[in-house]
Parts: sequence; structure tokens; C-alpha cells
Amino acid sequence: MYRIYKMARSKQYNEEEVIEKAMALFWRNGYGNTSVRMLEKEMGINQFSIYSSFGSKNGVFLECIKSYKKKMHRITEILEKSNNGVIGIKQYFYDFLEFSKDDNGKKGCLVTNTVNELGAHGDPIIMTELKSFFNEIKTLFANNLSQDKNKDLATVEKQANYLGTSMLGLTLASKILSRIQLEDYIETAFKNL
Amino acid sequence: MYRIYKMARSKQYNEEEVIEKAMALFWRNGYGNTSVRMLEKEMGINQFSIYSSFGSKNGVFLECIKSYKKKMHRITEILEKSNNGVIGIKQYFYDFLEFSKDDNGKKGCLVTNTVNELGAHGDPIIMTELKSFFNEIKTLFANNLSQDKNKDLATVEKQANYLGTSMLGLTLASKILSRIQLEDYIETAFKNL
DNA sequence: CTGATTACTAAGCAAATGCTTAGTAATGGA
DNA sequence: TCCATTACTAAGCATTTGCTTAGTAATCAG
Repeated sequence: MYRIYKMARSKQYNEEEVIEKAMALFWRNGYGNTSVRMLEKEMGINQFSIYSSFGSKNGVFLECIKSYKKKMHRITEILEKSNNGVIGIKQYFYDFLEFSKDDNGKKGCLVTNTVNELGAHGDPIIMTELKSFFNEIKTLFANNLSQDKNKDLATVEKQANYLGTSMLGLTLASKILSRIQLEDYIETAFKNL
Repeated sequence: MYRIYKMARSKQYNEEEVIEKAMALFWRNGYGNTSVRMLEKEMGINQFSIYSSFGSKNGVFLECIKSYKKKMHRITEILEKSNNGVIGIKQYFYDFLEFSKDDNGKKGCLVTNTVNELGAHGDPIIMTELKSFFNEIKTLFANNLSQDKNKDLATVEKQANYLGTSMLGLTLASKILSRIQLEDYIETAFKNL
């Protein structure tokens, strides 16, 4: 690309790296309970840099959601590629538990947490982003379920919906229940299919 | 009771009534996103009155949780009295959906919302209150399930745990899914119990 | 009516919020 | 070396936060 202006000082930080750190903070504390000062500390850069790179607190958060999706995609693509039907989805539930675990606590799912926190009052751009996330997972479940030729379209839709909602429950439950309770839940939940 | 001091001006507001209003606000917005100024407006009383009656914002919220539990108990006691086993619990799920509906939106469950929002970082008194709520409902489910003499203790425990977690999922899902999707979920969730 | 007691209003506090700005340091083509 | 350009630091902005305080109004026994 043609450059009119002279080169000048370059950024002292990597944007992806600082977003990764911001994401961890939002994930732990939620959107409202994370201040720009806290972000400053965690990201290790000045407020000015935060605003010059991401525009606003909302902007930082949106990048974090994107980064979260990428992270989550590492699990999701296992399911995308597998042709194990219900078994594959069940594995996905277990993979999520591993994914959402933290050194000293349970963080649940960043997206679900945010939906729950912001509800209808959140920034519309963020809310759109969040709803699409839920639908992507539901579609993924539907695709996997429809590998079973015994299931008609209505059944697939119903079960995909069921599994999506169960997933929501799991993300919430993962924050307060024990590992054994969570495993019990998954095992019982999949008996309904 | 023996009264040493003179009578003086009495409160111009009913504490139960203003708590009811505060609860509606917390329920809609969550704890962190509700300010004392907002409470002042919604409750219709001065900040001083709020603090003199309830001590702190936390204090107001704790009263709201108590009030919420009472409200919820109107549904819960139907299940307590019924001897319908699984059918009764299923009805409880539907009753909750009605309960959590609002004129212009879905509020989910105040307790679940708060657990999700505050996680481990919340005021310990509030957190204790919230966890006991979950256990009460789980126990209620277990009592209802054990009416079926074919179910051994382990099965009852496992299924009560499953239903409790499903309930968590439903409270979350009730905020973002359509009525039909929610009904689909309940029907599938109870298929194999 | 007096005066003690309690509840009211409204102004004000320090701290924290999201965001900006003024000034300085680094970079690299001319 | 000069200087346009960009990124840095740190101070500061108005607003909002949870909570308090100073002063006034109502109540009622004596």
C-alpha cells in the first residue's frame, strides 16, 4: 500500500496479547465490574493506549468477544470435523468444562455471562454478537444431529434447541457446582436423546 | 412492650412496599447496574430513608432477596403440597416461566442472575443466601422424586441434581429464547425421568 | 405550649467511573 | 541534523458512585 506519511514510532505492545489479558479480566469479573483502571493494570498499558487502539471500553470488550470466539473455536472445530453425532456433542460438553476451568475458580462462558449481565440493556452491537454465538452453536448441534438419518427435521430442530439450552445451563452451573455434579448432569441430560 | 421514650414522627412509607419496588429494579438491571439514585427514584423515598431503614445498598438487596423468596414460595408451595412426582416438577418449570415474565421483557430468576453476576466476588452474606436457595429447590425436587418407590436414593440424588441444573439453564434461557423454544426444552428435558 | 424524639429534605463528601488532553519521547525519511 | 509523524506518560475532566451530615418538620407525652 502506498504510504504518504513518514514512518514514526511503532506500538510498544501487541494488540492481540493485551486483548487476551483483558479478556481474562472480563471473564472473571463481568463487564460492569471491570473498570478501565483495572484494564490498564491487567493489560499493562496506559489508558491512552487502550483508547487509541480500541476506541472505548465497549471496543475493548468487543475485541475480547472476538478473541473468546477464536479460543472457543479450538473446541468447536473438533465437533465440526467429527462425525460422531450425539456422542460428539456430549464430548463437546465435557470439553467446555475443561475450557472454562481456571486456576482458582470457575468462570463459566464469557458470552453467556455477558448475556445474563447485560440482558436487553446492553450495547446493541455487543448483544447482536452474543446472540449470533448462541445460534452458531445451535446450528452446529443441528448439523451433528442430522447425521442420524432416523431423525426428521422437526426432531433435529427440537433436540438442537434442547442441547443449546442445556449448554446454557451447563455454563451457569459450571460456576457453582462440583465436578461430579456437572458430570451427573451431562450424563442424565444426554439420556433424553 | 415497655416504652421509655416518647412517640415521635412515624415512617411515611411502608418498608415492604418500597422493597417490592427495589426488587423489581434489581431484577431488571442486576446488582451492579442499579445505583442508589435509581433506587431512590424507584422506591419513591429519599436516600437517607433508604439508609436509615436498610443500612446499605447491600442491605436493601438482601431484603429484596428475602422478598423474592417469598414471592417464589407461592409457586414452590404448589409443588410442596402436590404429590405428582415428576409431573409436579415439570409443572413447576412452567410455573416459573409465568413467574419470570414481565410486561416488556424476560427477567430470568433474580437469584440466578445474581449468582452469575457476582460469582465468587460478591458479598459473602449474599452468596450464602443464594446458595441456600439453590439447595432448597434441589431438596424439593428430591422429595418429589422419591415418591416414586422404584427410584433408589442414588437415582433420586442424580435426578434432583439434573433438574436443579436444568432449572438454572431455564432461568438463563428464559431471557433470550422464545416461548416455543422454552417449551420444547422442557418437554425434552423431562422425557426420560 | 414545651421539648424530646424521630423522620424528612437537600446539600455535600471522597472516591471511582469512562474518557481527554497537554506535553514529551521515539522513529526514520529528507 | 532536522522535522513530520506516531506513541508514550501523567495529569485532569465532568459525571456518577455509595454514603453522610446539617438543618427542618412532624409527633406526642408532660
